[in-house]
Amino acid sequence: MTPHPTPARRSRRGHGRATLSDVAALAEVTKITVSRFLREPERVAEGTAERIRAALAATGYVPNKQAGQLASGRSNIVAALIPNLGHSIFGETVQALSEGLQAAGLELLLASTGYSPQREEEQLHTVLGWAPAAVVVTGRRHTPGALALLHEAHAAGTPVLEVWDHHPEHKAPFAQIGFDHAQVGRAMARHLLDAGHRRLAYLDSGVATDFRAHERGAAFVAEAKQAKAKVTMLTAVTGDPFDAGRQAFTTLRALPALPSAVACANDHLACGLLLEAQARGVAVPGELALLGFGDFPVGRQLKPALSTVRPPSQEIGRAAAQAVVEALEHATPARSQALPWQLLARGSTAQSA
Amino acid sequence: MTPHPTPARRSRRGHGRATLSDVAALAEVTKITVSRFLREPERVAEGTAERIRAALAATGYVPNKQAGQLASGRSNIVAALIPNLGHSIFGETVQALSEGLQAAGLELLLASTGYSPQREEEQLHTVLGWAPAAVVVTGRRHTPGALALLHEAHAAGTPVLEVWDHHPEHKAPFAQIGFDHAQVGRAMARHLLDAGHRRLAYLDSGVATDFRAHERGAAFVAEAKQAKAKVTMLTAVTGDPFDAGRQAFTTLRALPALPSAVACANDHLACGLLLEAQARGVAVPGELALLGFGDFPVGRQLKPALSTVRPPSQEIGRAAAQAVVEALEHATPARSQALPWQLLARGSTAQSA
DNA sequence: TTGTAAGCGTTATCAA
DNA sequence: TTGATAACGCTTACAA
Repeated sequence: MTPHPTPARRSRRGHGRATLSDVAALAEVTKITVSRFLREPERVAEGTAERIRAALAATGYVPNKQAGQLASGRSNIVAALIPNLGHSIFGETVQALSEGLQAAGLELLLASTGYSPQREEEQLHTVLGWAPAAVVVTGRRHTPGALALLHEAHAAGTPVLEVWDHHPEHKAPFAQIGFDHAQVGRAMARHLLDAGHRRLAYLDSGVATDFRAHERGAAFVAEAKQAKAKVTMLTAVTGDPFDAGRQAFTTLRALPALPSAVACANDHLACGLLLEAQARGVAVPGELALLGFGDFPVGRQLKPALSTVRPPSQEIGRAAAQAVVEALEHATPARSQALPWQLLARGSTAQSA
Repeated sequence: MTPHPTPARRSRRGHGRATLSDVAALAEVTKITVSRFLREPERVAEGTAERIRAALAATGYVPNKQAGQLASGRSNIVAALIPNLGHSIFGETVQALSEGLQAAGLELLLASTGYSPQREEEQLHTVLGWAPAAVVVTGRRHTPGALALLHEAHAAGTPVLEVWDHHPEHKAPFAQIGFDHAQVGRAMARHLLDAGHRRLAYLDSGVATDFRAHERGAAFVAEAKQAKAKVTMLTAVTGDPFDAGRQAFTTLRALPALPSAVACANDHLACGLLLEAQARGVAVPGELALLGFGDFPVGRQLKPALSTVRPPSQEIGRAAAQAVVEALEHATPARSQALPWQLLARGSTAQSA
């Protein structure tokens, strides 16, 4: 069966949608002219353009991107790997990222990793099959395999961004859009030390692979030790973080001496702890000062309001989108950016004296 | 320049990554054998398979999906259009959707619409270019253009799902995975009426295109009127919903008679209203009962705790993923599903008597 | 068990 | 200003 070019032809494989050839046949030009009209309309004569417009409308043509990107070797997909979209902080980042990319004609291929480096590697492998225009991953800790893939992508000229982290001494060539968690941890310790606390604790995330929480915790402990304060590192149980926070109160009680101030890996833990402490008759901040992380809306509503650190969730998404767009425009690697966070001192760490 | 098949060949267009041909050359087979090995390993002789495995590893081959999906005419992309990922309810839906799709080997192409039907149409047009395996949109209200695209996709056999809504009399052929907002609105009214309230108000969302909030509101008003109660419909100002809730208190005050109970389009509005009422010395629920929607974490922490409706955010995502997978498996349209919500009666609507 | 040929729908290149 | 031709990297159909 020789292929014949009549309009009515339909091969055994097509999926029924109008193609460039269909439009071209209707407009009585060849498909390359239609393709050209779509990308550089000014290079097509007005009469021709008019017929093409009509044909486009009549067929309801939607360009096939698989075909287009295969032929051009260019992709407009940006792949992003995020621990959990249900967490408001990441949701805000992704929302801002999505908006910034859309404005530049880029599309977002999203995968969640559930904080698992292993799943991150798998998802990375998966999304890389699209030869994405840029890759966005969360944090700077990856499996060796994932790292290899990222390096390969970077070497091939694909901008690679690590969001939600910005380590001053990071040696990987990827762009970091975020902030220094160690710095936050130190600031959290200092905030409590400055208020006169000498018995501190850090309630770490129960998620073993929440590296950023651990990093804040380690820096918190180091800073406290340097100030010669007593400091204990606790780890929350896994499961609902509110409940984990409540449970942590029991653990605190079991310590030789109750700390006078506890910093938490996130606001949910801190809220649980705060509510449980109050329920057990421990005054906050009088007997126990509490400091969270994340600035979740709930913290503001407690009595006392929860002191916390506001991370630049939205800003990270916005900056990442912008960095991708610039890198693509100038064909350079994306630029790193340290974004400001704020320590919000509220009631739960107010000085009693 | 005749193309020659030696391994070292690199055409003017390729992007440098290893292709099937490279792997095949290294394994001393043809590319179709490698392709076959990748999809049906058992159909390849063990010796050959071994050589192919080695070649795969040596080249770091990553299959090009644009090419694969173009050739096969099948897509593993599921496109989802969501109003705003920064809203926790949608974040949870997308997280669950993402997990469900990943488990089935599907990938998530995500676009946000910012509650704008116009942007939804644009994004729909964009993502449809990938000939996605399924399309997920939020709600059942769309522009005529978007509707035409959805119908076309449906007619072509692509499962189309409308999430976060389930209207019993919906005539479109798309699967609805969600719940009946009118039913929720009526239940909210009944909850307040049953507690003896006769002067009601509904504080609607300031987002003009949050159709689901309006629908709950309309049903709330209808139910109240049927019970011969006084009922007022208010609309929140745009901007931060907490503040909008606070401001709404002023509007309430300006009414001839202060309602004894107000239902809100979402918990943030309700929280703002609650806090402002208390600040102005109005007792909740004594003088003013308040009912929200969304079961945002913050509501549980207020004093009194906010009565609200818990929508099945996660369940919607999970069910949508499952519906997509089933529809794809059986090559049938996706099945609709009504998911249960709960009215959580807490302190803010507790009966005073 | 493996291979040949053709084609998916688009764009790059070069020619007219 | 338009077109012919050859890719892009893969899979389907069919043959050996």
